[in-house]
Amino acid sequence: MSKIKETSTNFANKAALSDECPEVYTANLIGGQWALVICSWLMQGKLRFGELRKLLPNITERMLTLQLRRLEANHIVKRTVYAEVPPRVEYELTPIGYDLKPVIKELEKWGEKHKSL
Amino acid sequence: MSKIKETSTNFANKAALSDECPEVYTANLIGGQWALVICSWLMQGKLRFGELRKLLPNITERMLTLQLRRLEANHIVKRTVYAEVPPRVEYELTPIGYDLKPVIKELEKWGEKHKSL
DNA sequence: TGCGGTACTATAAGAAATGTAAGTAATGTC
DNA sequence: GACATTACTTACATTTCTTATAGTACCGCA
Repeated sequence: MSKIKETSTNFANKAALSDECPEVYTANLIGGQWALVICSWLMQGKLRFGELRKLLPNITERMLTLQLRRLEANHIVKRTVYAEVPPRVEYELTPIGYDLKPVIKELEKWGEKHKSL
Repeated sequence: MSKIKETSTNFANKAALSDECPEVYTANLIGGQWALVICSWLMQGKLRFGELRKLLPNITERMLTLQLRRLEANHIVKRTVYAEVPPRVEYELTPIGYDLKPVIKELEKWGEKHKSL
């Protein structure tokens, strides 16, 4: 996750597909390494940065930050900062974020079925 | 798409998540740049290599091959080679591949809703 | 003999995602 | 004044994904 190069063929291809296919659009939004798990956890309610970090034992702080920022930029999660010391930041799904529930459910269902083959 | 390094932290993380979360497992299987679109097209019936290539104007033959092979390895598509000259190869979803239909539908629905925000 | 068509393969290079390690601010407590 | 706490940020390294380009085998046909 760094700046993307808006002149690359890769970028253009992704954009074109995203544009034409809503399913690819969605996949691109929730397709990071950790985005889906984060959303899954947040389905159950708001969580602090540190709580998320503990729930995802192997994630680095950098990745967690990046993914959360991306989700925030896409209006999937809401970030609330409390002006305290030490700082407290809470993450929560937005309404459209919660709407991912059936999506995740289907992914889950299929995954379980496929795994058992 | 090349060999993955099975000693990398990245690999370990992906494997662990895939293992624990069926939704991540699914996302990893259909999450390539082109996999989802390929599946979408194949939902409508079997297609030849060349037909797929024409349907996905910007894909390189290499990527198409790689993605198809990956989908094949995961039993999502079936590959049928006809011993003719010039060669003819047909790709078709397997039953579990067709089962992706509701998944794709949900991804699509959410994508459309989210896009219109 | 040379060309066209199909479905590839090989190799290299470029881009993007992820990981590693270290450091920051602010403040209350010891 | 040193230290712990929390949620980051920064710089850099590594890994993975995608693209680019050039080939290959096969056979029928001209």
